Amino acid sequence: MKNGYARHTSFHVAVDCIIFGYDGIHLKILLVKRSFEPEKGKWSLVGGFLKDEESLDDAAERVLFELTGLSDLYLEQLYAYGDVQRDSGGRVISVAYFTLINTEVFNGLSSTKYGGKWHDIHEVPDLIFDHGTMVTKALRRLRRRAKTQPIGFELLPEKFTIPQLLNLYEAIYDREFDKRNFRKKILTLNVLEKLTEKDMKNSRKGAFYYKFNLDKYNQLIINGFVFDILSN
Amino acid sequence: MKNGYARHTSFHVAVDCIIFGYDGIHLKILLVKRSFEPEKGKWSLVGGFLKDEESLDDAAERVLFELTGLSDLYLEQLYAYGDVQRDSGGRVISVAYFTLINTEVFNGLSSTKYGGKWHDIHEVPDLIFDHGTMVTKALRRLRRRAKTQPIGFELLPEKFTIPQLLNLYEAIYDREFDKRNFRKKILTLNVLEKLTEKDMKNSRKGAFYYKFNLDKYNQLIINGFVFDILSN
DNA sequence: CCAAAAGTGTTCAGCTTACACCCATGA
DNA sequence: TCATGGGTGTAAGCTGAACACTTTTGG
Repeated sequence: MKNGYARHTSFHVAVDCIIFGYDGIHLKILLVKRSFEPEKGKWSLVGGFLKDEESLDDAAERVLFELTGLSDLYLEQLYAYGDVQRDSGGRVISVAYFTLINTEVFNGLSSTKYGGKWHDIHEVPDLIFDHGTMVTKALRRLRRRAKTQPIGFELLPEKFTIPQLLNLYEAIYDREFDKRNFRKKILTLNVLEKLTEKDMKNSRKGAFYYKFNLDKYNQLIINGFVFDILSN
Repeated sequence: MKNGYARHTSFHVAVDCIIFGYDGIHLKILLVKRSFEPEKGKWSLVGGFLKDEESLDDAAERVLFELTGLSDLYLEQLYAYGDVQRDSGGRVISVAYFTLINTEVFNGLSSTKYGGKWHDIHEVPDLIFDHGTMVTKALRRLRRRAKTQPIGFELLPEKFTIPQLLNLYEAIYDREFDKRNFRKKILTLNVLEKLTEKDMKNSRKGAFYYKFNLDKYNQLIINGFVFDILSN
């Protein structure tokens, strides 16, 4: 494509991804050791430079695919970072994205070939540049989303039990919820489908599996519905 | 600054600003007729290219200052747009910002020397590129913000009456609110300071002026408070 | 039969909503 | 004195929050 704006300065543009995962107990993020200078060897978000013929979203998808082999993940743009001195290797505009990886896939990835490592959200090491800021913002965004959208389901396997879902919400918000109120609230939403099968791994009695019914959810959204778990 | 990333592609980066204003009756946005090709003469958001030694925020501030002569405006980053074909003049990554201009200043600007023109939010003309999408997103963001932050005050003069504030909220949300409940809710927040002076312009009885008390507001924020006007 | 997690209902408080009349003033 | 917008209070319904015991089953 010819570019009529050639007299203006050009900039390197990158994407950085905050990858949230859930191992069934704790909320985690996936970090890598940076493989090139500057700051080589330090912990970093997964990132990469934008290429000619790809959109920002494409770039984020590509970067995620290169690291994890996964596509079709939940992917949401977080914020664009553009401070002049934010990257000590040169001027780079970075657009941060966040994504969610569910437990099953998560376990397959526990040791990724690219040196990715999962870190508990409470034990995030010092990160290069402004990546720490990005993580903080991503966590806030995740909490906001989980309040009003069924985003939490992205972090769970297709079939999950109510206690598992409760546990996930407790991990995301780092607090406890009353299980009776939680169950009541989530079930009144009418977006969960109870299966006949039980999970017998976590208790003697067993807990019924549920799955998320996207059709019902979309129906609610169309009718101007707000999905509001929480408060209690 | 030397740049160790030189082997990667560079891109033009721009900022575009959605400028909301309030004339005392309607919610408006400020648009300009584009002064260069392509799409010269069409309605457009105010924008400009990012320069070497400025951050994205700096660029947005500069663009706003160049158009309006104003600085220290409320300014919030909205979203980064990066589709390959979004700009027919060449590949440009655009970071959108939105800002709010209060009535008094607004009136001084009704006819800006740069050909800016205020458009009622209900009568936004076709805009170039993806600017229409940006406006839609900005309006959603404004509505979200106005719910939980005292952002609406940015659109009013320093002294304002409760009926004026009500009117503004009705303009933002494009619906009516019950004036008794609105007054009750806003006053229980304890962030408004009643003045002894009355506005006699809009009624015979006159309406008391209030002003926003930022100290009280900050105090509430620190204590984990959520500013929630609305619902009714 | 016991340990351990799953599952279930009710009550109270506070907030949201709906709603109608009097007040002050300038013309 | 009257027209106009400003200002006020209350009752009903709903939602959120707190809270304790029974059920199931494998070991």
